[in-house]
Amino acid sequence: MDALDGRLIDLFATDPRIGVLEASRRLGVARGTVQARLDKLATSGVITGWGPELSPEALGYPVTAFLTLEIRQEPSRGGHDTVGAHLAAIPEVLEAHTITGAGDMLARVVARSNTDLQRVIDRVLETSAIVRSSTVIALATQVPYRVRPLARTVTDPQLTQHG
Amino acid sequence: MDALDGRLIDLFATDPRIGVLEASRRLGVARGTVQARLDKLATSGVITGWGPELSPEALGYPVTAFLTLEIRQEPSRGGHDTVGAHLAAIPEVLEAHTITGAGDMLARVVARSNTDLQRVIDRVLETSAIVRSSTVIALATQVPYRVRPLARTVTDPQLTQHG
DNA sequence: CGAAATACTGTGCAACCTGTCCAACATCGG
DNA sequence: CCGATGTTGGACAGGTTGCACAGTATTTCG
Repeated sequence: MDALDGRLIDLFATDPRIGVLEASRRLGVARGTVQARLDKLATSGVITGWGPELSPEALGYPVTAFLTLEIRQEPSRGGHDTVGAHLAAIPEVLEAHTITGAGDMLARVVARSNTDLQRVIDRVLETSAIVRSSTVIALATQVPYRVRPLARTVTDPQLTQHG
Repeated sequence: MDALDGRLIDLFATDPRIGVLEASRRLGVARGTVQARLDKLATSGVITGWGPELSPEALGYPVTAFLTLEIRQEPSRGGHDTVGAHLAAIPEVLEAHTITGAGDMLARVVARSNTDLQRVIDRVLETSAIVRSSTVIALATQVPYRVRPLARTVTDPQLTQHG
C-alpha cells in the first residue's frame, strides 16, 4: 500500500465501471502497472471482492436492528459455534460476532417492518443455546459503512491523529 | 426481482470478474436481457455499487469494536448530527447509527490493536456532545456480513420461515 | 559503492467484450 | 383482441483485455 495503491482504490471506489486501461490513463501510469497493483492488492487480501453491493432496504427490508445475545454456557447445549450455525441459517441475520462479556454475541438483523422484526427475533431465539437477548433498533444511519477513509490512513499516516 | 434476477446476483457475487456476455451464456439468456436486468437492479437501488471491497484486517486494523454512545440532549452542544459529523471525520469509524434508547448511537470502529483501540475511543470521545460510552470488542466473526441469503427470500418466499 | 532484484514503461498483437442499435416474437393484464 | 413490456438474436464500430517483450528506472542489500 503506497500512494498509488490509495489513488487506485479511490478511483475504482468512485467509478467502479472503468477498466484497467482507463484507470491507467487517469493515474498517468502504464496499464501493466495498474494490473500488477490490482493483482497484488487482491493477493494480499486488501481487496476482498468486486461483487455487487446489495441494499437490504431496496430488497424490502428497511428495518435494521442489533441483537445482543447471551449464550448458554453448558458446552453440550450451548456454545458460540452452535449459535453461529443457527444464525447463519437465518437470511435476515446479516452478520454476527462474538463479543467481550459473559458469553455474548452481537448480531445485525433486518426485517420488513417493526412488526416483522418480532418474527425475525423469534426465529433467532428458536435455539435453546440462547438464554437471553436484547434489541436495539437502528433509527438512522449517520455514517454509512465505509472503509475508504481507513485506507487513506495507511498511505497518509498523519491522518491517524493522536488525541 | 424474480428468479432470474436472483441467479444473476448469485452469479456476479460468486464470480464478479465475468462480464455481461459470459453471464448471459451461463444463464442461458440473451446478452441484452442481462444488461437490461442489471440496469434495472441498479436503477431500483437493489445493486448499490460494484466497488472493491476492502478488508480492514488486511489494512492493518484487525480489532473491531462496537461503541454505544450516549448523546448530550442540549441542542446547542449536542445532537445526533453534531456527533455524526464528528464520527464521520474519524477514519477508524466504519459506520454509525442512531438507535432506540435515550439519545444513543452505535458506532463500529476498528483499531490496529487492543492498545490502539484506546486511542480511537479517545478520539471518538473528543467531542463534548458525547456524555458517556461503552465498548464491546468483537472477538470473532461467526457470520461475516452478507446480503445474498436475504436476496433469495425475495424470490423464494418460503425461505421466510414463521417460527 | 556496485550489483542484483524488482518495478515500471511503452509497445504490439489477437481475441474478446461492451454499448448501442434494430426487427421480430412472446407474454401478460385489461 | 390490443397494447405495454420484455426477450431474443443479430449486427456494428470501437474499446478493452491478457499476454508478451525489451528497455529503463528504482530499490535493496552485500
